Amino acid sequence: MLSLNRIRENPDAIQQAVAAKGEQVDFNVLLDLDKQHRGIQTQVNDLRADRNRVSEEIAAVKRSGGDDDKAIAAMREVGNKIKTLEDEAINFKAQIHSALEVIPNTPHESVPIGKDETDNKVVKEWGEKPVFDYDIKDHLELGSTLNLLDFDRAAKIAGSGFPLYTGLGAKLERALINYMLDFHIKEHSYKEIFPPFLARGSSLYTCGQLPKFADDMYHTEKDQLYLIPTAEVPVTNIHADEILDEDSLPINYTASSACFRREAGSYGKETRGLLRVHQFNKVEMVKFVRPEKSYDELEQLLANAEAILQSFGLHYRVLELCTGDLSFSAAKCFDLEVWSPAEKQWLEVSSCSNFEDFQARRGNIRYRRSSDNKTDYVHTLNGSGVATPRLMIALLESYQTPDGKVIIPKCLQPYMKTEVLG
RNA sequence: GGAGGCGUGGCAGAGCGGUUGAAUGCACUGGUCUUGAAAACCAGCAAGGGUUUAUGCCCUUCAGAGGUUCGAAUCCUCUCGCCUCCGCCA
Repeated sequence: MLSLNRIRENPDAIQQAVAAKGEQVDFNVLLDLDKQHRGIQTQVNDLRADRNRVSEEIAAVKRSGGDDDKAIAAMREVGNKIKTLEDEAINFKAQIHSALEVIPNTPHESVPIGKDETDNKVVKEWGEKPVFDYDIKDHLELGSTLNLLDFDRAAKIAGSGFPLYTGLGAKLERALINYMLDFHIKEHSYKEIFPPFLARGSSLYTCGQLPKFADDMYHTEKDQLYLIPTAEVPVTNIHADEILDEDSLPINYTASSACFRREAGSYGKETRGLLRVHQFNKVEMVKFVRPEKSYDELEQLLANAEAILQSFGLHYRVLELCTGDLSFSAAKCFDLEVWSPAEKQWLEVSSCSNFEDFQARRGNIRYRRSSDNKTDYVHTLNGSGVATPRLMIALLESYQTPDGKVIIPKCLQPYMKTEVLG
C-alpha cells in the first residue's frame, strides 16, 4: 500500500515509478476522489463540532432540571445532515481504498529501468559451469534410475505437478531443508519458525497476493483459507497489527514450509519434472527492520542466500531485477539462479526483496522510535534461502558421475549419512 | 458438530447513556535526588484525519458494520476474531 500522503505530494513521480513497473494508473482520478473526500470530511467535522458543543449545553440544562426542546430539534436536523454527508464520505473513502490497494509498490531509484525479464541485469556470476566428458543425464532420468522421484505415481495421487520423493530422494529433500535451516540459524542468527500452511485472506492481503492475485493460490471454499504460496505469508504476519520496540529490530526469522501454487497458465517444457510444481518446499528468511537500514539488510539477505549455494559449490548467478520484472509488492529484488547442466539453463531458486513499508502498511506492522517515541512503519524483507526443487535438480545434475551415481556435497553428508547416491 | 464466555490505550484492567480519549497499575520518556545506579518523588506519554505560516484549533477511533438517541465504550441487531467446556478425530 502506498501512502496517500506521498501520492498527494508527488503524484507525477509516483505515476512514473508505477509506470516503470508496467502499471498504468490514473492518479488524477485518485487525487480528485481524495479532494472530494477531504472536502466532505471538513464539513462533517464542522457539523460534529457544532453538535458536540450544543449537546454539552443541553446536558447542562438537563442537569439543572430544565429542557431545551428547540436545541434538541435543531440538533436532530444536524444529525441527519451529518449522516447524509458521512455516507458520501464513506463512499469516497471506499473508492480511494480500493484504488490504492491495487497499485503496486514503487521501485527504488537504483532499480534498472526495463520492460521484462530480458532487461534484468546480471550483477554476479559465481563458480563455473561443470564440465563433463561423457553424456550426462537430466534430473528426471537420475531421479528415476536412482529411485528418488516417482512422477507417475504422484500424478495418480494428486495430478501433475505434485512431486513424490521416494527413499533416498525423500531423505535428500529432508536433508536439504534441515541443512539450510541449521545454516541460517547457526551462521546467520535467524530465529526458527514453523508456521501454519493455511492462512486467512487478511494475511495474504498484507503481503500483496490479495486482492489482485487470488487465482494464483489454492483456496479452501468452506473455511475461506488460502494454502500459502510461500512462508513469507505466515511469517510476515507474525507481527501484523503490532507495535515493535525499536530495540528488538532487526527481527530475523527463518522458516521452512511447503508452498502451494496453482501456476495457472504455465504449460509445456517448463513443467517437466521438478522444474515447476504446484507444491514444493522452501526455506524462507524474513526480516523486520528499521527503515533506514533496509537496503543494508537487503545486501545481508542476499549474502545469506548466496552462502547456501556457495556451500554446495553450485554455479549460480545473481540478477538485479529491472522495474518491469519486479513483483507487485517489491521495491527492489535480486534473484539467484543456479545452473542446470542438463537443461543448459539458469533456474531461479531464490528471490531476495525489500518491500520497504509497502507490506507493513497493509499489515499494520509498526515500531516505536526511541528518538521521539513516535510510531512508524517497519520495513520488511524476505528471501528464499532457498527453494528445494530446482536446487535438487542442480545438485543431482552437477554432481553426477559417469556410472550414473550422484556425489553428495560435503556439507550434506552428515545429514544424508552417505557420500554417494546409487 | 453442540454449549457458553470474552473483545477498551504498548500491556494489564476499570467504566455499563452526558465534564470518559477514557480511572488505576505496569512499561516507556524527561526531571529532582544520588559519586553513579536503584528506589522514591514530580511531570509527560494513544493512533488516525482535517485545518493552520505557526503556536494552535477541530474531528474520529473503546473488534467491525448497522440501529436507537439531541448525545453511545456504555442500550439493540448482525458480522468477525479469540477463549473455555462437551462431542469427533490424528
